[in-house]
Amino acid sequence: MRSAPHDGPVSVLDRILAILDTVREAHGATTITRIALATGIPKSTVSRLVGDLVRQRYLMRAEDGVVIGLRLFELGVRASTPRRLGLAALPVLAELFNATGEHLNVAVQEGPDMLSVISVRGRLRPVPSRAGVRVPSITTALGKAVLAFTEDESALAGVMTGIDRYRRRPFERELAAIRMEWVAIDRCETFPGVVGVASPVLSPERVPVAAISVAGPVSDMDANRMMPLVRHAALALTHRLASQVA
Amino acid sequence: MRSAPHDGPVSVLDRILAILDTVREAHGATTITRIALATGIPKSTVSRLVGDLVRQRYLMRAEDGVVIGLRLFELGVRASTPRRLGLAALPVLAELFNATGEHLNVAVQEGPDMLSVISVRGRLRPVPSRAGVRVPSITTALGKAVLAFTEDESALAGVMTGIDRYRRRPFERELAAIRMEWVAIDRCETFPGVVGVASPVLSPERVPVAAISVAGPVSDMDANRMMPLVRHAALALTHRLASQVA
DNA sequence: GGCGGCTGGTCCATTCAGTGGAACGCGGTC
DNA sequence: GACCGCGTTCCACTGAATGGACCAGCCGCC
Repeated sequence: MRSAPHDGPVSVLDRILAILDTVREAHGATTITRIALATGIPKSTVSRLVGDLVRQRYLMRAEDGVVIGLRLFELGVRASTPRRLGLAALPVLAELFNATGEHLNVAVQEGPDMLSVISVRGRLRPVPSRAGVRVPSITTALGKAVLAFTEDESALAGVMTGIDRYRRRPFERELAAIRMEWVAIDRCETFPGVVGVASPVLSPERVPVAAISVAGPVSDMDANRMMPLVRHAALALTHRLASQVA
Repeated sequence: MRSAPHDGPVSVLDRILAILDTVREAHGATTITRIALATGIPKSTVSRLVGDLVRQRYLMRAEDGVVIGLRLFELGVRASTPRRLGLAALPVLAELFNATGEHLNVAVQEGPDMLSVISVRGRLRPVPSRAGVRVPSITTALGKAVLAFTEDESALAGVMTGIDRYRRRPFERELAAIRMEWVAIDRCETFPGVVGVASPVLSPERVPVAAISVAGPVSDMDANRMMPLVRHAALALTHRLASQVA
């Protein structure tokens, strides 16, 4: 029974998911009123649904509002892709960290972003990204490494719409160079003072399924020195994933 | 519109959560038919709800069925308790690992279980428990460490129902000893050949909010040697959490 | 090749789970 | 004391959700 016209979702499922996403995006606690505003769902409905989610431990009440609960933690650690990828990546990351001492990431494509599934802390402070955090595909080395090897034109076109018209050509030239060198660079495009170097991780069908990167301070990290190390790590991870499937 | 009487949940919210839990409990992929059997929800309803959850990336289709998707990974890493606890625990665990080289866990109470929120791999193979995994409170050192300092009679009574009548007294005596010594032991009660040593982590109100443990092979790990180390780690974590709140 | 069994998806007449404005209680501020 | 904002609860009403029936596809067996 939905009476007055509201802007938000109508189905119960969409409403629950919208509430969970709003709490996630809050980066800390949020209130019933704020969730209602953000989602367009009436306040009393939000109150009721949040009450149910708290009862089942999907959400939890804290001092200053509602936060993500333990049940979602239990579900999250069992997410298929991060689990498989993280497991395969552990020894590769250990070796890459020994060689570089810098901040490492393995990430997968998620819509217009790259989503980090596992990271290792290096020198950088504040940490630019860690597991569960999204970074834009078109500016990061991680994203460019995957885009360069993406053959699905519609997926490419979807990401390209975020690029200015006059920046299209240079971007396509950059992707072509990445395909030649097997390595992508982000020179302070995403995070000020941070340079990133990444290579793609491919499936047996030569489809990019992830990317692995090293990031460090631009004043101090030699991107050229990192390139062969990252390439090698990506290749190692590609092979580990292939034998995981078999 | 629910027509024929079914055993399963009736509300959309309960059904969605039942489906997610069934997929979590599958420890890999599961099928629409299996979810329907496990939840008591009609197959066509499961098919429809799973379709929606896949569209929103809460679930994902794999070769052999349905698995947990990336969205739940993104939500899970933002779960409030594991995040706070994990962050505070990192340096403490690093120090404890340096001193012991054994398998470490920090866990919180969740119903009748202890839920690991962060772990460090030591010598043990297979790994007895890791982040996101539940272990029974009444047999593990982690659980006993928390129960010994739990003053809420109803919470205690809820857990005690899992204990045989004639084992009640000895268990209560064990809890009393833990309160004297500030350390709990699990001598192969939970995992064969594995001994665990744990101490509680308290809130400023002296309420046990977590526990920290060391586990190793009974043939090789000296529980007595571990006791002061674990006590010290729990105290350090207790203090770190207290200053996190302030 | 035909058959049977199993799976997952789609349809739509039916119905009851879900609704949200209104009212309420509480706490904080002036 | 009045006002404001928050979160909760209620219940007459209704439209979102339903699930049995049917379908297509796949697999294994004779």
